[in-house]
Amino acid sequence: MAVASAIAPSERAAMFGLLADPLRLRIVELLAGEELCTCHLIAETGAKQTTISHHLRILREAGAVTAAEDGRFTWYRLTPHLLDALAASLAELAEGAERAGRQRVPCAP
Amino acid sequence: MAVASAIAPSERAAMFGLLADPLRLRIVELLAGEELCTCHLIAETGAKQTTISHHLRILREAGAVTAAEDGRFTWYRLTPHLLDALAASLAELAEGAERAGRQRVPCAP
DNA sequence: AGCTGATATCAAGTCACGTTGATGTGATAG
DNA sequence: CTATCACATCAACGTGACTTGATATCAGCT
Repeated sequence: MAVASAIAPSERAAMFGLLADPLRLRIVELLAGEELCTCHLIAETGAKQTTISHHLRILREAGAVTAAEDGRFTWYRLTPHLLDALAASLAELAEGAERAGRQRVPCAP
Repeated sequence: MAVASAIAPSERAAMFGLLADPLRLRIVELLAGEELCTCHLIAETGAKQTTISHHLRILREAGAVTAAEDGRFTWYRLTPHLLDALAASLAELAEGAERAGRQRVPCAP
């Protein structure tokens, strides 16, 4: 059975939606490789603090990142689960696209 | 060198955006495996003809699908290129998330 | 205690996106 | 030739998303 279909289509779409925003994608990419605190993300993206905080909240609530508070700093780390699910979903689609049959199902019954 | 960074972040985000809509994702999934004409997509999604046509235009202009006109029917096929690029992009991110170091870069210089 | 710096939350404004009904365009059927 | 069907385009509407300035919270420093 297809692994991707374990999740509802709308939920999968929402997961892709997490990466559909340039700034959010940038944050995820920065977080892929090392743990960073908000100030780093602000510095490297040039975005306002409140904007970064907003997107981090979205990523946090979606389970894409985890936050660890340490004093006045909050360190964010990327969780692989969600990315893995998306990767599996895409792999299925790509595979399907490759072997897409050329035969056409009749149109009007 | 990272394959994903060959494309601008905003463009990559736009590619993910293609799959960020439930209906569009559904269309892509239906197209993964077999060539279909618009009427099939309308029938299987239950969406209005004009809505389907709109999303097909978006997918077409993004290069995610190709259209082949045959009489009054238009057959759509999924192209692997874009999905492959996204899969590669995700693979990088997922890998980065796995090996994300625990050491924290100093915050305030 | 008082101040400052790091973040999160709130409220508001703007704008892009998806949906839809009306309409146009070819192509096939009768 | 005319009617019908498949599909695309257009214009308009509504909703949701991103951004941002103001504000609240909380930790560490003096």
